[in-house]
Amino acid sequence: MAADPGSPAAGAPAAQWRAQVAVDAPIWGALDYRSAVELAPGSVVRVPLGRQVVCGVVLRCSVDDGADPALKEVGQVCGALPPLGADWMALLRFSASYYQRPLGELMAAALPGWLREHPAQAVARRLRATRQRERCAAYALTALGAQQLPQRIAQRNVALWRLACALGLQRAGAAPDVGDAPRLPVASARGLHPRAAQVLAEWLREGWVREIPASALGSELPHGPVQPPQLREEQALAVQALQAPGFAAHLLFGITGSGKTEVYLHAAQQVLERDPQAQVLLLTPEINLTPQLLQRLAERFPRQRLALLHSGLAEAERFDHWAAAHAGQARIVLGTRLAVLASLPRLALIAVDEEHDPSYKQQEGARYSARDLAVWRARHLGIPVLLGSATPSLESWHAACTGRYRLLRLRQRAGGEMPQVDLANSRDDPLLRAGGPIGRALFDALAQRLQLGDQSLLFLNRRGYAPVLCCPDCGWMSDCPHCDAHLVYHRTDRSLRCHHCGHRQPVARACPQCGSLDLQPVGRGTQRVEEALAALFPQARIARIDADTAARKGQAEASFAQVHAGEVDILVGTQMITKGHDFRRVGLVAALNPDAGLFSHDPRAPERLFAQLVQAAGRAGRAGASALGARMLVQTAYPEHVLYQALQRHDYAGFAARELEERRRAGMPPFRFQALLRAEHAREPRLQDFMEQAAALAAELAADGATTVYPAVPSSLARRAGVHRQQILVESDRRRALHVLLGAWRPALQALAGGVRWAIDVDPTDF
DNA sequence: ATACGCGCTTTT
DNA sequence: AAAGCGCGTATC
Repeated sequence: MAADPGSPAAGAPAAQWRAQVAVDAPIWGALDYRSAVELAPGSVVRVPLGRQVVCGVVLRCSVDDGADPALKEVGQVCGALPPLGADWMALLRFSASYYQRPLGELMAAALPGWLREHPAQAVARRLRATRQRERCAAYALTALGAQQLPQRIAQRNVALWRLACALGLQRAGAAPDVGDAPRLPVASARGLHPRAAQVLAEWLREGWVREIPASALGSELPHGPVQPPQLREEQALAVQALQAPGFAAHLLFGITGSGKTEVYLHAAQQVLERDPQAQVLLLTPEINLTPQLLQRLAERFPRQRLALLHSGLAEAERFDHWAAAHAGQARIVLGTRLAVLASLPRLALIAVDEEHDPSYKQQEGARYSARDLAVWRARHLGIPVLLGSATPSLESWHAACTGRYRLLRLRQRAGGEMPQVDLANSRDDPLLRAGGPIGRALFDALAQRLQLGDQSLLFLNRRGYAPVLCCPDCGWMSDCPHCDAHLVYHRTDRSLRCHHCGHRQPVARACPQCGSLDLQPVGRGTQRVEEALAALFPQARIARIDADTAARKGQAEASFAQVHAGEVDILVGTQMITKGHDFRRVGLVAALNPDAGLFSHDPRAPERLFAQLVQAAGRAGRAGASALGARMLVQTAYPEHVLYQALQRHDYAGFAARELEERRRAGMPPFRFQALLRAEHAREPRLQDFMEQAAALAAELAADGATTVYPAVPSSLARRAGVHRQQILVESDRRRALHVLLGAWRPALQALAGGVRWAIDVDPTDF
C-alpha cells in the first residue's frame, strides 16, 4: 500500500480538502471524505465504506473547514482515467432523480464492473497495456495463412470460421488473392470470436496473419472503405434532415428492409467527417444483433475506432471498450441499453434502432428507459437523436404526430416485396379442432412451400411441450409450489418446469390427487409443434429455436446457420426467430396462435403484438426470390379484429391512431404519466399492511387533483418463488406533479418498509 | 449492499 | 451461560 501512487505520501501536510463522493450504496446523498489534494468533479476514486473499500465518483470538492474530524480519507484516485465530464454527471444526476434511485447506484451501473473492482494501479496498468496493444489496429491474411488456415480450422467451429471469413478466407474453393483480402480491425474481431485476441496472437505466431499498425491502416487499404451505396431519395432526405444543428428528435419510420440502417450509417459518416473528434452512439435492443451491425460498421468505417458495449462482454474487455469511449478514441459506440449511460465526451449523434423494443426499458434495479434517456441526453447536449422503427412506440409516434419529433418516412422496401398477410380463421378449422397446432390453410401453405423448396418460419410464444399438465378426472393441474403459475411440461427430459422461479420436478406418471393414469398435456409449446410438424411432414427438415435450445452455447447460432445454408425447411421458434436475421429464402411466415395479445390485462399487449407480427412478417421475402411471393399467415379465432385488419393492410398509422385514441380516453400514457410502486414480502399480511400505509401516504400527497392513486393490487404474478407481490399505480396529468409526489413518497416509504422490498418504477411498461 | 449490534430464542 | 438469528440501523 505504501508504494501506491494513489495514496498520499507519508509525512505529507494534513489533508485540507473535503470531497463529496457518490458511492454504490443505497444512500441518497453523497458521503464526505477528506483529501490532501483538490479533486476534480468526476474523478474516480476508491474510498473506505464501513469496513470495505469501494469505488466512488467525486461530485464536488471544497476546502475542508475541519468541522468534522471523524472524516475518513479518500483512498486512491484513479489518476490514469480522465475525470468524468460535466455532461455525463448531469445525465446521471437526471437519471437518478427521474427514476428515483440513489446517484451512486446509477453511477455504478454506468461504470464497467472491472473498473469498480480494481485498484487505481491495476486500472493504470491496463490502460497502458491497451495502448501498447493498439499499435496493432488490424490483421491481414498472409499467403501462408490462405494456404494452411482452411485445413487447420475444424469445420464445425463456427466462431473460428467467422474470424477466418472476415479475413477473406472462403470455406471452400480456391484460396483468395491475399493482396485483395480485407483487413480485420482488432475492434471488430472481438465481436466475431469471444477469444479473438488469443486466436489472432496464435495465428500471428504461425505466420498466417500479419499485423497492420494503426498508422499504416489508411495507406495499406487497397480499395479504401466499402463504398456506401447510393441512397434513395427518401433516405437522402432523412440524412439531410439530420444535418440541422442543435437538438432535434427524429422518428425514422420505415418498414423492414426499407434501409433504416443505411440512414444511420450515412448520418454517422456525415457527423464523423464534419468533426474529426465527434462520437456517434448507436443503440440496438439485443446483444444478438450487435455482431452483424458491428461488421457493417467496421467495413464502412475501417479507419475509425469502434467500441462495443453490452453485458455479454467479459468484464475486462468491456472496460477496454468503455475506456476507449471515455477517452474519445472510439468514434462509434455500438451497444445495448446500458451504453446510453457511457461516458462520451464528444458525442454528436445518437441513433436508437428499433426504438419501440421493450428491452430498452431496464426491468430491475434502476428501471430506466434507454430510449428516453437518449432523447434527454441529446437535448442536453444540443445534438440530433434518431429513433428508428417500423412500428414506433405510441409515445414516439404521438410525439411525431404533434410535432415534437420530426417524422422521417421510408416508404419503399429496397429489395423484395412486403409479404401478403392472410388471416386464417381457426374457429371452425377441422384440423385445429382435432387438437393439432396446424390448421388447414397453414397445412396447405406449408405443403406448397415444401414442394417449391421455400423455407417457412413458424412462431409461437410458448416454449416447452405444453404449458400445463391436466388430470381430466379430477381437474388437477401441474402448478408451481412456489409461484402462481403452471409448471410447463418439457417432454425432452420428461420434466415439469416453472419458467418463473426455475423449479423443476420429474413429470408425475399418475395424478397426485386422484391417482388417474390419464394425465393430459394441455395447450401447445414449441416442442409439441415441432413434434406435430414431424408427423405431418415426415420428409421435411425441421429445426426449433427457443430459450431451451439456445441454452446450449452456440446451439441457436448453429441452427440459424443451418437455416441460412438452406438445410432447414421449417423453422419453429419463439420471438427469438423474428429478430434481426435476414433470411434470404423464407417465403412463408406463420403466427400459430397470437390471440392472447388481444385480450391481455396489460394495456400495452396489443402494440407489442402488432410490432411482433410486423417484425415476423418482415422475415418473409427479403430477397424476393420465391415464385409464390412472400406471405404471412396468422391463425386466429378473431380474423375480424381491428389489429389484424390493420396488419393485413400494413397500416401502422391506422393502428396507432386507434390505440392512441383508446389511450386518450382511458387516460393513459402518453396523455397521462404513470409510476408504479412494486413491493414484495414472504408474508402476505405484512405486505398488505405496508401497501395500505403506502397508498394512504400517496393519497395524502396527491391532494392536487391532477394525480390519482389507485388501491394496491396483486402483481401479474402474485406469488413468485414463494414471495407475494403487489403494486400501486399512481397517475397524473402533469409529469411535474407526479415527480413532486414521488420525491416525498420515497423517503416516507423508506421509513415504513421494515423488511418489505420495494421499488418505484417510473413510466412502467410492464404490469 | 454489507456489517454490526441489540434483544430475543434455542441449545448445552 | 453460550451460541444462534431476525431485525433495525449506519456507512462520511
